[in-house]
Amino acid sequence: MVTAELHDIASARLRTTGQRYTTRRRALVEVLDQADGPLTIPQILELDRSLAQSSAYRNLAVLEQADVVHRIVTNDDFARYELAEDLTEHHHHLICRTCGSVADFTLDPSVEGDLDRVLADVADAQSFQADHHRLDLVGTCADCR
Amino acid sequence: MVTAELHDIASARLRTTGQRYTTRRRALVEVLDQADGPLTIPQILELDRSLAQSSAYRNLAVLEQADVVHRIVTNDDFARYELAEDLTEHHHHLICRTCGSVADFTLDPSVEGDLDRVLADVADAQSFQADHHRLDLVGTCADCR
DNA sequence: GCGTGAATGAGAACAGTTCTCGGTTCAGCC
DNA sequence: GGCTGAACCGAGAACTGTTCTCATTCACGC
Repeated sequence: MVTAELHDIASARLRTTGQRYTTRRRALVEVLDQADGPLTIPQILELDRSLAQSSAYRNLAVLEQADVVHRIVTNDDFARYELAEDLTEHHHHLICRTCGSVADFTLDPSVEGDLDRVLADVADAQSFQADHHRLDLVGTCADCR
Repeated sequence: MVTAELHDIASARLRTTGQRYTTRRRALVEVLDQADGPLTIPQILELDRSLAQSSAYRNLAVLEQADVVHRIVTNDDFARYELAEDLTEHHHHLICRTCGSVADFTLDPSVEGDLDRVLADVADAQSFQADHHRLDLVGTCADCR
């Protein structure tokens, strides 16, 4: 997605919840857009030194509520943030148990389709209203091997 | 798995790390064995009032290090604990975004096999040493619909 | 420019988790 | 059975990622 378009969508989604798309919030979206995986707050602050910690937490919460960003938590100490899937593409995570890093990967659409069908059956059987699935691969990243 | 056998294995695994399989640790394993999904510390303490919070945290950490229990974290406030997969069976989680509850479900072995093959390819391509995969279904549970 | 309400950032507060420490229990040895 | 030292226990303090507070600043409509 083109960055300008990304900002337009983010702006529109914030407006529908009565929020402004401010400089700081734009900066957060930009940092997340340039990353190739979910980032922790310390990583975000490191990448844009102009951001204050408390504001970063608050603004990421606002952006999450507007469905612009998505918060994920691993066994790592910090939560991680990434752009909402409909702003990027459906993907999964390679989670390193040694250093805690998280990288993205995608599956073949046909595999995703099969998976969705199977999971829909499971959800039906349990009267569970499924919103989305989450598939992670846990192990050791190339750097830590 | 028969409970007696479960305790034998737990005991053996703790011994290899120089730890004892004490009454409190046995109680934790028993509570987790009887649950039909991962439990939070408050839930565990509720189910066995004889357990002290600080000891529960410590002993669950010990049991995790001995690969007897497994710690998972969701977007909920509390971490959750379940028995290690090789003491139960390979399964996945239905995670309710409303109440935070987590229930188990299993997939057809053939689907699991397909998934494993696809994921093995992904891991190879990225020089990632995969240990296991994790597949969750996020949505709304029957009670919260 | 002015007024008003949202946004900001520094630091306090909060809460889940971990650590400390004095007392207790257990395994191994005699 | 009694001794001894190490492991374990529980209550509370400490720690730390996150959230909240509040005085100040900023953005937008007039």
